[in-house]
Amino acid sequence: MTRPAPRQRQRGSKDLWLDAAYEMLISEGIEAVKIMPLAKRLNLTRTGFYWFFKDLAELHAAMIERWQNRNTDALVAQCEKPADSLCAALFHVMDCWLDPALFDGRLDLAIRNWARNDAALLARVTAADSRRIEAVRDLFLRHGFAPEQAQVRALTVMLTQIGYSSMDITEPRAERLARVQHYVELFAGTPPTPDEAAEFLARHAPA
Amino acid sequence: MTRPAPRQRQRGSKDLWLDAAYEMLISEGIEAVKIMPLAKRLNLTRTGFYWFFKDLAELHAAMIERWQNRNTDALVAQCEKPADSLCAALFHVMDCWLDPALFDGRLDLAIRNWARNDAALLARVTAADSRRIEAVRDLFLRHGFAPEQAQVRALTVMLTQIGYSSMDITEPRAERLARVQHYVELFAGTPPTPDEAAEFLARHAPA
DNA sequence: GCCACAATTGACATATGTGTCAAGTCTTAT
DNA sequence: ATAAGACTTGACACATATGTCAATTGTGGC
Repeated sequence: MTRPAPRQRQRGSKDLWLDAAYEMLISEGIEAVKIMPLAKRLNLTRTGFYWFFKDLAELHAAMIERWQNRNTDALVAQCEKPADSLCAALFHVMDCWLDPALFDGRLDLAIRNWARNDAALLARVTAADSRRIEAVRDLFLRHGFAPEQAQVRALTVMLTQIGYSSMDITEPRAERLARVQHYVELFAGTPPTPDEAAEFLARHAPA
Repeated sequence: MTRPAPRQRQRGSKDLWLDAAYEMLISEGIEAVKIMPLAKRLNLTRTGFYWFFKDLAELHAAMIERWQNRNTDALVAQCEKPADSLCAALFHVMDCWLDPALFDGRLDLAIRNWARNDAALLARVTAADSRRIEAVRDLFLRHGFAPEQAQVRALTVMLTQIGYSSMDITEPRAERLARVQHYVELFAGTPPTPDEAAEFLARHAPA
């Protein structure tokens, strides 16, 4: 057994601190991610932090690393899923609205706000935005839209998603589920067929 | 003359501090609105602050007061402007995108982020959001949309606006101006007439 | 049983922020 | 010229944050 079982003694861990930092980031913003409050919440001594991280900056870097290519990759993948029609394709994108595993809106918003006063992070966010918009735009292009309309529609889809997080809209799941069809109709310019809508609804039926 | 001219001696003033606080809020968030940095920026002594404000909380209150009923009132007014067609009405709403006097997106975003950890402010922001969405929804209703579509379209218009600020999109003015027509087409479901587009463009022609 | 090492701890040094107060300095009205 | 009032200032007391370090405490391997 080269891998010894974790010792009881160990109370902290890199992941423990990271998880707490994430909760803080999401609920109160990066400004609230401080070592002392984190330690208090974890019931650990503040200085234990330094065993796992060199300093605050290293914690921050680890947080960005974890966000990077998570929301973005999933979204791009949804855009590229094969689909028989524009509405079906858009429903794939809408999946991101409903499945936190595909897209964590609160995390995305928190990172975005953080980037507002961190130039290096801003560059990464901007790059991620470009990838996302491009993926959605290509989806519209594949379905016959003119470049200008494809661009505007892609932007609107992304903007709506960001706006949702930013406005902190928390309608009941059933209501949001029902509303998605209307969003698809708006973005596509034509309503989805009943079959397409049913397929979407079935994907998100309670397990 | 009951109103004496301002004295030379006076270097600070309530408005001076408030303006600086606003700049800070917009560029770095409420967390950065602190008395010491403000004083440094103003080249004033930190303690002078207390002559004009009881404490930080009072400054915060004054800032909220100033935001309140500024962005929201202007937006609602634009929605209620008489218009001959849906597209013309939407162009009125789009005016807010282009005229900072009507709607300050950066301020709105900063207030929104601030509200994320201030329950009292959150209530005011939520109330403002409701007024705004209602105004846009009524616009769509007046032009014959079904309630569900009117609601979704109103939400999308607002969400797009919020998202724009949040994503910090800074396309050249000419490009944005051109793009607005495509947004109107998307939101309305039909393209605007050349006349309508021309009228909008004329409104925003360089003075 | 005891050693080595992983992990924790408390004390120290330092920075930045808030808020109070008594003393000082201009400016204007008399 | 001088007193009143408007505004500014520096010193003090305190709170919260970061980061370093030497000393200590458990745990598993021998």
